[in-house]
Amino acid sequence: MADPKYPVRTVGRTFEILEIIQELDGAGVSEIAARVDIGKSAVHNHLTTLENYEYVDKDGDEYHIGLSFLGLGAYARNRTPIYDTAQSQVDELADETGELVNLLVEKNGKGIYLYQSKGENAVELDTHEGKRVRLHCTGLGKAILAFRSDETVDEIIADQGLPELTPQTITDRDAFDAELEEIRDQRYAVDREERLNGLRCIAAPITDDSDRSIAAISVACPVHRVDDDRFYEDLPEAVLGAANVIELEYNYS
Amino acid sequence: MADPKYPVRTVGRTFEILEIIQELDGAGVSEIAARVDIGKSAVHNHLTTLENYEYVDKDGDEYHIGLSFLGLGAYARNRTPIYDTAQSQVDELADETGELVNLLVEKNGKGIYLYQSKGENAVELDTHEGKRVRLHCTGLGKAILAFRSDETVDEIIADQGLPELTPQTITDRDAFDAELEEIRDQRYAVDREERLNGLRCIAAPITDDSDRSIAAISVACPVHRVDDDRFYEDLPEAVLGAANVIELEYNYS
DNA sequence: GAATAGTATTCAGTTATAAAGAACGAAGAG
DNA sequence: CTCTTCGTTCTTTATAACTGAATACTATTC
Repeated sequence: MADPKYPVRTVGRTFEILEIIQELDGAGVSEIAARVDIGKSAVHNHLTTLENYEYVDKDGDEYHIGLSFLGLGAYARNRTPIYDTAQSQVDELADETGELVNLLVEKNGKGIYLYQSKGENAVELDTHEGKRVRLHCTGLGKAILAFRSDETVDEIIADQGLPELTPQTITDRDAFDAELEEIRDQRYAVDREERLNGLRCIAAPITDDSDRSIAAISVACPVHRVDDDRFYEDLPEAVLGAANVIELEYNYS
Repeated sequence: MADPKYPVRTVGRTFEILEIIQELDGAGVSEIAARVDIGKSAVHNHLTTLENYEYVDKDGDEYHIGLSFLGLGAYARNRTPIYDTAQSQVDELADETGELVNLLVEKNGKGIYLYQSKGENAVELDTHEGKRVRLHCTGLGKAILAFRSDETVDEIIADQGLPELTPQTITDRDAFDAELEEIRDQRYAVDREERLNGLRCIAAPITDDSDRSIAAISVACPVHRVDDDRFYEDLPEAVLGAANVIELEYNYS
């Protein structure tokens, strides 16, 4: 995390280029060179090298992210202890509710979607596996923070702040602490359009045997389709049930 | 594919290091330096830079592949056109059969597992999403090759050969061509322990509207548990059914 | 069909930088 | 307590990455 004493600039540039390609959904040499601080011949050299290693695909004059990253990504995910036990439960919950179900873990103060399963009526969202999100504005993130030490929460908020993403985002520190307290009480978190207008979620933490969160699981659904009864009654029960099964399997087997 | 005229060596080294970390399932500086042709201080510089960009995690003195790759990997997978339509069918087939179901695509003459779904009794294997395999020794690979032009098959075999992985692997070119012919006839391929002893599969190609394969789907099961009746009667039907649904959705919607 | 305006590539020169290698510090084994 | 072993720091140097201009494509427009 701390700045490296002797950074290898080329490594940084390589990943900058890759992230630009992803962001632009495919890009050419000049397009990339305009965004990264090196000339286009240098960018060209990077890209042909990456292509040689099969980490990017060349399609005409456009370069794209290669499937080789799936190997590294899936490997990293499989190494994450909770993934193995949680996956089938996430699938089942998606089946049961018909909605979009997410599994999130925390890394360096941010959330990373580890797995996602789409029920029959699942909303189409900007989230995808591997995506990073701020913790304070999602049900998942709040559920995770509620079951971490006060010091950890302090650190993360000091680092990340409480930026407003929608009018409903909690941006006040005291209000946020009260929210975490409530989540600890009821053992699940509610996201009332705090990250995205029109979207709300019910999320539950998955904790280890000392009640520290290691992940969170959520059901996300559009405000207009799912009424309050179902949202506030049925979903919490379903989500808590799934979280519980995962915890049991994870901690006692 | 052709060697780059002006390669950026550092890019290659970076991915060599990452692949070593993956292979060793986590590694320290000296361990990596021993395998890559640079000194340990240089390796150290690489690793701290990668850590800074969150592409590796440091755990004590061991470095591990970071979850950030999941973002790139999942993105690349989502960009693959067949993935979206095939995923739910793969899941369903896994549910139905209780076995391990795989989806493979071809890239540069090799196969890449795009998606995998575990049924209730699924075998535990060395395959995982993103893994590369040779095409000639799996049902999936043979199904894909059977629905490509002769020239393409020639090129790929010239490039990759027909190396023997088990006593059952087809290593003779003429026998391989006959096998492809048979697959074209019955529209599914059988892997009789050709890649891994004790494992056999039924695989069907997924073709576009001009009957060129774009992927293949398979059910894999252990020889000792699944008897011939089920293997040669029930499974082909199930796999062909799933492939058919995917083709319909993919080509006509 | 020529001209033009975008691209991607190539290439030689320059300079920034990645790597070597030795030294230091910390941690663990015998 | 000494002897390894490993990670980290630091300087020096050779190298390899980048610049910037030239060239080669390719598509579009007149």
